Amino acid sequence: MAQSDTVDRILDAAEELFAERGFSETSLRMITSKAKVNLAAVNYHFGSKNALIHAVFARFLTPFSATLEKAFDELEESCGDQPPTLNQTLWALTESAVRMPQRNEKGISIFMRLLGLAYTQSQGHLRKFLEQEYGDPFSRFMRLLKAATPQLSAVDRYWRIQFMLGATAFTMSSSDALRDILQNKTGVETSVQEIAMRLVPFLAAGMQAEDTMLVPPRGSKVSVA
Amino acid sequence: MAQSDTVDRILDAAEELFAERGFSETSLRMITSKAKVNLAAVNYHFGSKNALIHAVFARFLTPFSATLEKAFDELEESCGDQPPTLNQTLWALTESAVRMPQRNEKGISIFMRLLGLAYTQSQGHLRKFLEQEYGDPFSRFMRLLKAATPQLSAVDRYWRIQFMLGATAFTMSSSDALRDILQNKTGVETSVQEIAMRLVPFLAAGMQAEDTMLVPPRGSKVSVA
DNA sequence: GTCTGTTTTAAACATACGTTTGAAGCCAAT
DNA sequence: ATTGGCTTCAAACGTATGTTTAAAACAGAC
Repeated sequence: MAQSDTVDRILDAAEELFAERGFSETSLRMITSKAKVNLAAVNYHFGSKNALIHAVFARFLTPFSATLEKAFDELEESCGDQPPTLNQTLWALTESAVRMPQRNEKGISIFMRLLGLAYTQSQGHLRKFLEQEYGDPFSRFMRLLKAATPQLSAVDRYWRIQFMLGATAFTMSSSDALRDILQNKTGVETSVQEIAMRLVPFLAAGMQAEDTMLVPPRGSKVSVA
Repeated sequence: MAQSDTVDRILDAAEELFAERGFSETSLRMITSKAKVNLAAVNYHFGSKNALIHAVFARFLTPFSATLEKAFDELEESCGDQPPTLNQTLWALTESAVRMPQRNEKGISIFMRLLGLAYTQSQGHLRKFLEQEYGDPFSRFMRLLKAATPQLSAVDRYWRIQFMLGATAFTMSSSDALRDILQNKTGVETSVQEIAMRLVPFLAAGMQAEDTMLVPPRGSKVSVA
């Protein structure tokens, strides 16, 4: 090999270990020993551990955000002048994620877990990096959601979007463990695609829930402030 | 002070710091300096950092699980021989959480965030501890959910419960930050109680979503494996 | 006051971490 | 063959971590 593939080996090992154990729980020494490269290689090629984390995300997110923008383009065009529905918007996102070319069979689930960790773990530098680099497609997704749920008040929509993000990030962030539990219990295998197909209708139904259910059942001691 | 309140001061500081920064990102020195106690006090009173983490959870979870069991008792009794509805079950849980006596105004949101971290962060010892100590009320909640959603297949129910947990843990875990954002944007104040009142109908609607929505819209390339 | 068991303290310990260093290795161009 | 620019390597650096130690401080009982 004329030019070594050290960089890719580091990225592969880091991606997998970060997804398994989180960022601060994964040391550079674990990464370099899994990648079978010298410890100093990380700082030589990436500069720092934080920069390596950014690179792991960029390797997936850059092509993904391009795919997503294209999917939104097609969706909006096919809808003419009326806005895409909630279901269409959610599916456009889901399909873009599921159809991304993957390095291996664990591809999506690894990356979903990383995204979940990014949101959950309070890594300030990561959130800032993701916002700066990939804030645009996210804003566009939010705009589509707004147009698809005109019946919701701004406050309701705001909270329900948080609920959706939560269900998604949380489930994906622990999806490997959850899948294993389910398989042990019922023997059923579940792919990330199938999880996504179960998640979307759950989210869509939640987003469109009737407000009337907001009233607690009789005997409740909770009251609106 | 005859006998110092060192133990409680450590627990208070640890609880807040863990919630803010996660477990491995919080050092014993941060905790002891915030609590204004000697570094060795943690190992003296608790034995180890992991044992301190367990103690933080036990201080809240023990009274909470008692309250919850009582709420479930009352609910099942008031329902006679037919099982409680999904809404009733969710509200019983929500009210038990909201009505717990709190040490301060941040009480619930801190603890929700800790619960989220416990699930998300791959701390094996913690998951094992929580399962052993508080598995019973959790199983009971699951049983109630099962009785309240007989129309769902076991697999569907399993995943939808995960989605519910995710939306709840995630939202509650960052509810302080989210509340602030919303207030800055719209000037609207939101209490934890109000968030809960918006969350429950979202979850109930998601749980009861029609399976027919599982079919992707026309033109979709996603297929069930 | 003296003793006794508990709690607090400052200091040290061993280990692990991210990062840096300077020499060695390598490969293509001169 | 020699140069020059990347890349790899073993070793070390400085710092931070959880934990342990042994002495000091304290409180209540006699």
